[in-house]
Parts: sequence; structure tokens; C-alpha cells
Amino acid sequence: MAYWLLKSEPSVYSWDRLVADGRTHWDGVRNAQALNNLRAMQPGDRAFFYHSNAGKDIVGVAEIVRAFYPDPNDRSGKLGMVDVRPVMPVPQPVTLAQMKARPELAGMALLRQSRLSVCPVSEREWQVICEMAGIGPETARSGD
DNA sequence: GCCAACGTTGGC
DNA sequence: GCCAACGTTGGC
Repeated sequence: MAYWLLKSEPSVYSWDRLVADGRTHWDGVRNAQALNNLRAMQPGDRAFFYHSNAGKDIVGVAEIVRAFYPDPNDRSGKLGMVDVRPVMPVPQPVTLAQMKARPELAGMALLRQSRLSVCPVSEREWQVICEMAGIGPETARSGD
């Protein structure tokens, strides 16, 4: 199982909306690197849900429930999406500033490439952030 | 194939 | 609102 981080502007698609929807298509990704990350996702993988621009914090944990499949509306055949569902909100949102302050997280793709909207997260990074968020990593893993 | 101009993302 | 850090486009 792999770990990821999904960015979304709350004004465009918020965590609350994902919770209300119960499941959604994670589409609209155009950046080649972000698309590569999407393609690597497998059902059961976990992802932090990060609010960009407004908030700038991790507010929830989501699960990949369907691997990459092509976007039927894309003629180029390159674009695609995965399906995700909410697992749980985090008791303590973790801000970008808090993550920047942790040496263990200095290598994070999120911090190194601010424009990357779909980022990989290492197991170590996942554990550190879960701790900061007030959730046990095993809780985030088993879900529900 | 280079590179200037332009567009976009997202932190500040 | 500004701007840095990209990515993309198109003329040459």
C-alpha cells in the first residue's frame, strides 16, 4: 500500500463536500508528474486531503477505491482519474507551516514542489503527519 | 530544438 | 494582489 497527498482548493472541492458525496472522481489533473502519481495509485492506498490556498492544511484522510482509468471526455487519451472516498477527518489539522517546521518532512514532495497537486508521501512521512494530526497510523490504515 | 512570451498554481 | 516557480506554446 502506498501513501499520497491530494490537493484541492476548498472553494473548488472541499473535504466537507467529499464527505457529503461519499465518493468522487479525482479528475482534472493535467500536470504530467501529477498524472504519473495518479496512474500509480491502487485501491486501498491512503491519501491525505490537503486544502490549498485557503487553509493550507491537511484536514482528512481519504482512500483510493478505484485505480486509474481514462477520462472519457479526453480525446488525447492521456488524461484520467481515480475514485476516492473519505475515511476520516483529522482531529488536528496539520498546517503547511507545521510541516515545514519538521526536519523529518523536509524531503516531502509537497514542500519541494509547491505546484504539484498529487504528491507521493513516504511511509515515514505518513507516520509523522499522522502523529501531528492526532491519529494513530494504524487507525488511518485500517480505516472506518 | 531553442527560447521568449505567456499561462497557471499556490504560497505569502 | 503580488510574485516565484514552474509548464506550455509557438515563432524562428
